[in-house]
Amino acid sequence: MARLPIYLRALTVLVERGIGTCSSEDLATATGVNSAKLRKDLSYLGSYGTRGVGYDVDYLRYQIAREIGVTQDWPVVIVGIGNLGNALANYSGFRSRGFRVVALLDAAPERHDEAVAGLEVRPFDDLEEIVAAESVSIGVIATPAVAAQDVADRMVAAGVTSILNFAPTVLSVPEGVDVRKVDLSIELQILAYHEQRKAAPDADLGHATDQEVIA
Amino acid sequence: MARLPIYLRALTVLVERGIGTCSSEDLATATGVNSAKLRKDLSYLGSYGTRGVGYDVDYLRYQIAREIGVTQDWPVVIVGIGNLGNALANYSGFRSRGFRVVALLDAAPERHDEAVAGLEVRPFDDLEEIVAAESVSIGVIATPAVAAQDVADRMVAAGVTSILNFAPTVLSVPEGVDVRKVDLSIELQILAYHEQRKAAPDADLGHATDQEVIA
DNA sequence: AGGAGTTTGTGAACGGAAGAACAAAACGAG
DNA sequence: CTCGTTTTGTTCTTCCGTTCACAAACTCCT
Repeated sequence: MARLPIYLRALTVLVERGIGTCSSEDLATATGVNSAKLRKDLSYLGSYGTRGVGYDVDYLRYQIAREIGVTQDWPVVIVGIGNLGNALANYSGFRSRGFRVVALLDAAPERHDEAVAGLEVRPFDDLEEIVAAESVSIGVIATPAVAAQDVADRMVAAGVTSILNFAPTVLSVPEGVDVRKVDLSIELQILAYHEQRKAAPDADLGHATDQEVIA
Repeated sequence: MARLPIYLRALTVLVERGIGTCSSEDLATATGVNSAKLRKDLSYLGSYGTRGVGYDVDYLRYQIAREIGVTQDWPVVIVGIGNLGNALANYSGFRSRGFRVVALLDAAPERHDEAVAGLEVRPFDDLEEIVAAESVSIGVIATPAVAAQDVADRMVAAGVTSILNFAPTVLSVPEGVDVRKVDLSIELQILAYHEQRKAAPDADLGHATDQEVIA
């Protein structure tokens, strides 16, 4: 389930506040979901609550972390150290949430040997060697769109089976490889869409006239 | 619909290639969706295709752009010019897809007057003035998690009605304000979840034993 | 010990999205 | 002009996720 990481984060906050127990209602309001949905999500993992009491925060947090698979660290490579790649390399949230950036790769020679976030930027051709040496199964693509498919192909060939893609392209990968896409423009466009609807509730009138022009 | 921007991008590629007409099947494979679903999405906008022929690429592209609301530019403010804010400010994709970054704000005085992507970083307290002057309705939050809710409150009070939030927090906003969240760690955790399932198909055995420990 | 008050876990109803399938419409060939 | 081919627009069915509602279970107070 895609909501497990959200619960995990909320539980971590509760742990830091020293709260030992919480009800499904508490967690639901903290994460912005329906409490029945939350209970059903959790019950899918097993029966970790106590009726009349709630959930043990620490224990539930560990169970969710184990279910997601972030009880141990996952090695990650980042390809494309431009503005975005730089930001990702410096993002401390990865480290604290079960991921370890083991290498930064870039095709441009002028970036090589530069130090970013305490790591040296290495040639893209080192990909296969690094993936094999560190048993990397997760790759992050932060290159321009034109390079993304090539990078993905090389990653898959090297043994990467999960890809987080920031390039604005649809990647095609073989069966068994997972791809998740983060597209900043698309997020803004979705907001613009709703924004437009707020501004002009009856904006549909434009359609008919435009249709007539064509017809 | 959240898929409209994807279609828009694919159509832009087709325009650049000089392709004048395409079928729903073409667009579907290019965007990775089912062709029936695509046709249903498009028919929701109006009847813009020709049976036996397909869709006029240029015309359809314009119609989708108009539906999304990106035929004219939307002014956007970015708050929090750290690593990520920097990358966002420099991202050229916003400009070419209907968005114009009008201001960069940061609470830290040592960042003020610094030039980022051709814009001066200004104090966060200038928010209200800028939002009013430029009629900004979309704000981007790239601050640390602890500051995000305060920034959101100020944005909403100033008149912003759509927020793109990169901080790993659940924002609470009044009715009528849209929030979209981009959380990098969550994306990686979802990949890790699937990755774990690939590695150990019967990892569920662990549950029962752990339950016994508690019980 | 028993009853009142909570809270979980889940069965059942609901809604909406996704895919299959087909009729209507346009084009081109003969 | 008619027939066959292509492709859209739409209907119908299926399925999945969400929500409601309630019984089971646990705690606390008397």
